Amino acid sequence: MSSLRKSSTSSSEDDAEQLRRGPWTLEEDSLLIHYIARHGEGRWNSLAKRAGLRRTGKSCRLRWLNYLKPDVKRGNLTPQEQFLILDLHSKWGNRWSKIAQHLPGRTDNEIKNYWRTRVQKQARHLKVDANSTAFQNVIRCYWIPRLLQKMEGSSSFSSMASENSTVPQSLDQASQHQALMTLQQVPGQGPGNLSEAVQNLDHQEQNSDSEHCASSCVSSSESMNNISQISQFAEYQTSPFRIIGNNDYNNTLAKDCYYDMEAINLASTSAPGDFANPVGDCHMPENNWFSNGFADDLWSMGELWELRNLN
DNA sequence: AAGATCGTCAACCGCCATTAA
DNA sequence: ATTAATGGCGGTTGACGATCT
Repeated sequence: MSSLRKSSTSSSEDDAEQLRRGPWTLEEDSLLIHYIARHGEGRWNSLAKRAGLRRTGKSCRLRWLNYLKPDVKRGNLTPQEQFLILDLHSKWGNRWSKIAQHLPGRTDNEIKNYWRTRVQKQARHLKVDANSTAFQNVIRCYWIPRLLQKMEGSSSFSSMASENSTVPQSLDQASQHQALMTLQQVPGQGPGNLSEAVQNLDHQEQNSDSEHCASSCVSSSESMNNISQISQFAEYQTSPFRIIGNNDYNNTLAKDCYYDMEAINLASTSAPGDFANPVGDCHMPENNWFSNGFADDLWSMGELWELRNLN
């Protein structure tokens, strides 16, 4: 391949010069697979030589762990997996390997790529730092509820969530608005029209669903003033709301989420889809703006916001 | 149709911790 | 106890296909 290097004088350098880099060929994959099938993993440098691969041990290890290993899962991440990534990243940060241990078949590399290409992309769209509290709140209060809704009907989720999740298992409109307020209040985080853009999104989502709810929905700004009691997805109403962690972020998150905990407790008797508030002027029908395909592409939100900012 | 731009992901790099000699 | 080799991890790059203009 093109990455073959030319020879030099010393033998060690000669070896190094012979090493291949770049994409793996089928033949190399086959050599590695068959060697490991016969002799197992480990001692990657010597493995590479004995297998007849002109690759570094590191390269072989990476190829095996990230691609060739039989239990490596391919394809798009499920909503459950996305949820776990968001959840665990909020606890552990960029500990990709640690996060990957909780997603069987997924590699740290894949999770890292997902975070950088999907999640950070949205932070860029919002012009906020992906690790900022403001953005974490958007994840927590906007995206996770959508993922949760996508996971409804998924039998595998409930056990998964109860075992691993430390984020709110249900979030509500008030929490989402809280996130927006945070975005608005964090100095130097994002443009001044950010929360307005998101509120526009709320409004447009409602409008786009006007056949179902135009007469019964209040505007998002009204909701922000009035909502003090909310309901959430029935499936998660009884789940405990746990916050675990000892870093600053988690302390902040816990503090912020206390608001949500009260809301969830208050809402425990509410019917699903009923977003009534004490004033009684915010009633969300079942086809509210959470649903209706909006969650089909979780990460379309950034683009939506961007479009709205252009208008 | 063609060039520019964007998004994805496999692979590499550098650093650090651990292990073996 | 020291040092070199190795493994593991997170950050980054670059190739390539898709989409846009």
